[in-house]
Parts: sequence; C-alpha cells; structure tokens
Amino acid sequence: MTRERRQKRGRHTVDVVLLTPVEGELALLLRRAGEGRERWVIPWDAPGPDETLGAAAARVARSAAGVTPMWIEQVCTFGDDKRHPSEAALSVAYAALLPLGMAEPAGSRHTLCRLSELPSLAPRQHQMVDAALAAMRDRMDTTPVAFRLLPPAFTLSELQQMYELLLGRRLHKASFRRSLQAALLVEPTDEWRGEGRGRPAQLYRYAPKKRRRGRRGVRFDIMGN
Amino acid sequence: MTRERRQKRGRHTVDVVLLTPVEGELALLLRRAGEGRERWVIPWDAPGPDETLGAAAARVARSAAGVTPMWIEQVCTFGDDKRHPSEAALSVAYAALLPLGMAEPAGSRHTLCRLSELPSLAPRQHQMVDAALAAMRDRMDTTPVAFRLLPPAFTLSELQQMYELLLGRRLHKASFRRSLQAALLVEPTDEWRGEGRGRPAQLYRYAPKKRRRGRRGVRFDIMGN
DNA sequence: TCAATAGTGTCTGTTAGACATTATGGA
DNA sequence: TCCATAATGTCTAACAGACACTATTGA
Repeated sequence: MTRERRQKRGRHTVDVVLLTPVEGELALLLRRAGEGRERWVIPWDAPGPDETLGAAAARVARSAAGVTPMWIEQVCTFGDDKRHPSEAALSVAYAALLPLGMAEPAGSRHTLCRLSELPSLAPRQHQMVDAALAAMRDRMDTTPVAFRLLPPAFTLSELQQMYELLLGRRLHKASFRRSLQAALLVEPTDEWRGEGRGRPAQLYRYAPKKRRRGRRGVRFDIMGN
Repeated sequence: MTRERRQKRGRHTVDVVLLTPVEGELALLLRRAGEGRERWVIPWDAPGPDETLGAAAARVARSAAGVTPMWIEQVCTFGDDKRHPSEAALSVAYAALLPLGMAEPAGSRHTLCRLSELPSLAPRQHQMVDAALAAMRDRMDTTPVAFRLLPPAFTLSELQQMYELLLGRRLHKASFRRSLQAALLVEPTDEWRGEGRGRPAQLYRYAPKKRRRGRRGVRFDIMGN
C-alpha cells in the first residue's frame, strides 16, 4: 500500500473530452479500456518528458480521433480523491471539439457515444465530462467555437442549429440573427442553397470585424448560497 | 540533465494566488524565496501523499496568511514550458481571497504587495496571477464572493466599492443597486451608520432569496479572431 | 394549391446607463 | 448656510423574446 501510494504520487495524465455533433446531439469519443468487459474510458495519456500539457492533449486527441480538433482548451485538474483508469495522482482535463462528419472509426478501439447514453465511467472521468461540457458552454460567448465546426460557407440556420446543439438549448431565431448582425461576425456571400423543400437559404461566411462589445454591468446571477 | 528531467517529471505543486483589498487596491500575498536577494514567490507546496488538491491549497493558504481564505477555487494548471521556483513538472493554480483588514504579517517571511507594484516572478507564477485574477472576475457574477469579504452588516456603498475593487472597474451606482434589489441578495437592517460628513447609510446584510435568474440569449462577445 | 423553410417587421417588457432630485448628516 | 454622501425617480437606448408576416422553393 505504501509502495502503491508512492508509485501513485508523482505521475499525471492528460485526459481529453472529445465532443462532436452526431445526428443533432453531442457525442463523446470513448476508447475501449479492457479486452473482456465492455469498459470505456476517455482518451488519456501521460505527457512525455519534454512535452507540454497542451501538446500532450493535442496528441491524445489526434491519436484518438484521427484528426486534429477544431478547438481544444484546458478545463481543470482533478486530484486523487476520485478513481481514474490510471494510477495517476493528477489528471488534467481538456475539452475538445471535432469537426462535423466524424464518421465512427469502425473496427477500431474507439466509439462515438451520445451524451444521453453515456456508459459508466471512472468517477474522475465522469467529473471531467461534466466539467468539460460546462466549460465549453461558458466559453462559447467569447470564443468562435461554433464557426469552426461548420464548413467555410454555411446558412444561418445551420449556424443556429450548431449553437443550439453545443449549448444544449433552443434559441430564438430572430433574436439570434439580430445579435449576430450586431456583432459583425458573419458576412453574406452571393450563393444560395436549396435544401429540398422550402425557400433556399443564403450562405454566409465567418468574417469577424473585430469590434468587441463593451462589458455590461454587474449581473448577480448568484444562486442562493 | 536526463536525471534532472526524470526527477522533474512526476512531481507537482499547488500554488495559491492570495488576494486581499489593501487601501482601495488589490494586493497579493507573497512569500520570501531565498535568503540573500529580494526574491518573491507565490506561496506553494507539494500535496502530501493522501492530500487532495483542494486540501493542499487550503493548507498553503492558511500557512501563508494565518487565516482561512473566504473563498478559494482552482484556476488552471501550468506545465513545464515555463519556469517555476520548484522543479515540478506541473503546478495547479488556485485563486483565493482573504478578508478585509489582513494586516501585513510584520517580520514574517510574507508580504502584501499591490498588484500595480508586482516584483518579477517566475514565469509560471506570473501567468498564475493573471489567470487567477481573470478567473476570479469571471466567477464574481455566479459566486457571492464580495459579500464574504465584508462584515455581516455593510452599506451598499461599501459593497459597491468592494465589487469595483475586485472587478477593477467602476460601476454605476443606481444601476448597481437596482440589479442588487432585483437579485434579492441583500436585505436592509434597521441600523444606520454615519461616516463623518454626509448622510448616514443604511446597513444591509447578505440574505439571498435563492431565486436564480434565467439564462439570457446568446451574447457573441467574441473578439475578432 | 399546400407544406416547409428562410428572412424580416413590429411590439413589448426588461435593463443598463445618464441625469436629476430629494434626503440627511457634518462643518 | 454650504458641502458631502445616501437614496431614489425619470428618461432613453439597447436588446431579448414573442408574434406575425412575407418570400421562395418543392410536392
């Protein structure tokens, strides 16, 4: 036990919560853990001797997904009060988003799993999923995440659906477009796209006019203790 | 070098950015590093074998400040691409706030240093100060931080000054009070306090009526790439 | 024609910020 | 009296959300 403790201390892992849209819902990329039972883990690894945390996270993500995430950011670090697949004392969680159309890597050791059907994970990794989701949603209003998951030209409906999917809630159409226009984030192209029935939609591209809005007053979105 | 590398990997520290108001400005609690030169570090330590990250952070904070912080929260983790006083590969940064009236611990190994007069710190620790400040300000609208730094009964002007100090910017008086009233966070007492000249101010106490406000629409506070 | 989707105009309630005004103490 | 600070009322601009309406395609 003492030896195990000593061995346990002094190692750390980088765990990447890889999210991607699948059929209108967010899905999580999981790696098969053992050989026998159906046991899944969030992709993780220990950083190399000269590898930064960010580089290790990018490597873990590429290794698991086959492609480079469109966005990846550190979320937080969990200590050894919760179990982890490794014996590491520390695990640094990263959140990442994969582009649309990530086909399920057939026959490989990985699978895409809808968030609503998550299997049981190690406690520390379960915390990581929750924290990564919350962090990603928190940062969506300051980071142009959604645009990177779409092709260069997109319709405003597609953009809104992407926002709704990532945020996990419905948005108001007119309000969404007004905010978008006020933020000077997109510009229309002269192309249109007819998608079956219904009026064709104009295509837009992401073209931020770097005009940041000023901070507003204090919010007090404080829950009662 | 290889041995140093190997030794460097596999250890980690918990660093606590301890902030407290001093004469209308935020100050940072620093620990004297060496004996000879004037060299300062953010208080840090390695967690014990069975110590969680949060427990280690609380211990480091108490040890440095003599009192328990009114608020402490993990900020983020920095890897070894920046120098740190220790040889640790990883440093987990915590942000903490000390109550008002933290007298400078005279003759001890610690000092309170205004943020505007920070001495040179190890690069990794300098990053931590910036990150801790930003995180604290980000979380002020969801966590009742400012109230805990004030005595149980306080005037609304004191509360506003505390918010301005922590946020680092001026607030609009009438707007601040309206938001406060709408959030049902404080209730008036029947006491008043005359502070020299001017009309006496009514005292309030923190009494949240747990009524969280609903999320508003998308913000798009995105800076241009 | 209808169904479906895109895009827009209008109205309302909320709120932040500016400004002014009253209230109440000390010098 | 004058000055300083507290506390509040009013106005406006911005904005979110609701609703309705027009526009344009395919079936």
